[in-house]
Amino acid sequence: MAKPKVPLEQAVQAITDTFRTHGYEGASLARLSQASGLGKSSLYHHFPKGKDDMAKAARDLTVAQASEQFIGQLRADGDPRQRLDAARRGLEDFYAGGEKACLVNHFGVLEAAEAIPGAAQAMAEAMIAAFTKLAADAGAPMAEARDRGEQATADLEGALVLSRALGTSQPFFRMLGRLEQTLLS
Amino acid sequence: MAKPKVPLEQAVQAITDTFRTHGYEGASLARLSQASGLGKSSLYHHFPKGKDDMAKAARDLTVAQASEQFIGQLRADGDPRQRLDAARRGLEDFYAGGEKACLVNHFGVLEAAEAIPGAAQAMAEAMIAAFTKLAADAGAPMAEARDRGEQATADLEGALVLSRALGTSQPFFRMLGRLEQTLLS
DNA sequence: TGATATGTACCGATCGTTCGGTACAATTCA
DNA sequence: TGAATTGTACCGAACGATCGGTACATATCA
Repeated sequence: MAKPKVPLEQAVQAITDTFRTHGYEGASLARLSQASGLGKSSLYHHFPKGKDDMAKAARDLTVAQASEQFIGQLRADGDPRQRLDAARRGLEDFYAGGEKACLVNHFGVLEAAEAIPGAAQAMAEAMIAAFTKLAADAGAPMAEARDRGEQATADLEGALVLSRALGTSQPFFRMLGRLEQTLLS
Repeated sequence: MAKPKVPLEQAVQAITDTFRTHGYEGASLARLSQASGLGKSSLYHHFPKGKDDMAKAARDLTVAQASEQFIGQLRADGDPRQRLDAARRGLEDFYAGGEKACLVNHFGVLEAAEAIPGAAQAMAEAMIAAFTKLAADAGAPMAEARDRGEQATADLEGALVLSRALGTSQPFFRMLGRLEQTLLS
């Protein structure tokens, strides 16, 4: 076999970053090629169905990294407060202090949803479920726990939108501070 | 004057709707032309600088309608609780029960922000200021009122993202229900 | 008439995608 | 062993379609 010029893992990471910063439509093949260091046709070698396949890879990597960095922490065993603290550190990392967007937002847009149906929904559900479990483990009745999980997810997504619109990470960090009351009070 | 085939007001409304449902990049001239009922040349007659001018018109119409439908209600004189109730009805209308997106989100994306700089920020600030005033009028200290205004805006934006991702208006209406506690408690 | 509005035809650039072909490591076999 | 074969990784060039935008003649009014 031939040697990979660029480790595929690294290319997928670059592709994912490109989708997160430019959105589905804004992530052109030219940009994806430049970001990954792979020529257009090389991209089609690894992702035969083109852009859609790349978006799926971005979705999968995003889910894996989200699980590793904050969803896993939320769902772990142990003291809810400690789990939330760990998740907060992971969130700060995963969203680069509010500077990196969320694919739940970008892949929820009409055009993207047609290309990768269900992606935004699945990612959103995973986040809500993780927050919900934390609230439930902290003693909230199931119905209220779900409501709190949804609220935390909405607040998170909204803080990301706001941070980008205002050009400051303040809304993101304020949201991190609110999570405790939203989920554990 | 020659006969306007389509009233300009109506065309601007269609253009605005197109930006709100497809985002800045997804709103192609073909789509804008079809939605407005105006041919390409007619669009360029009314918006000499093309897509950017149309985006500005969409921004202006959005700000005007938002002011009319919920920002004005939030900033009005009178009992804060009544003002919030009026604003909630306006919000439900303005966002069509969570089915219509917010330009704060769409115009905050990198590509759009280069074309219409400051638009997302201005719209977001207007919303935050309105919510902040309500919280302040309800008795919150200034710093806390601002925090609550930001939180309400983030929750609103996030609920819209979530409603679109999940394909249901439930998050939007749950957010409407939370506004009272967020702003007036 | 002259200003306004519109339709048709067109432009270069970029879109996502495909094509033809090269470089090179592993495998096969004389 | 070493030459031939296979399979993977890669690339530049070009495809048809669409992008945002322009030129200009025609049509409609005051």
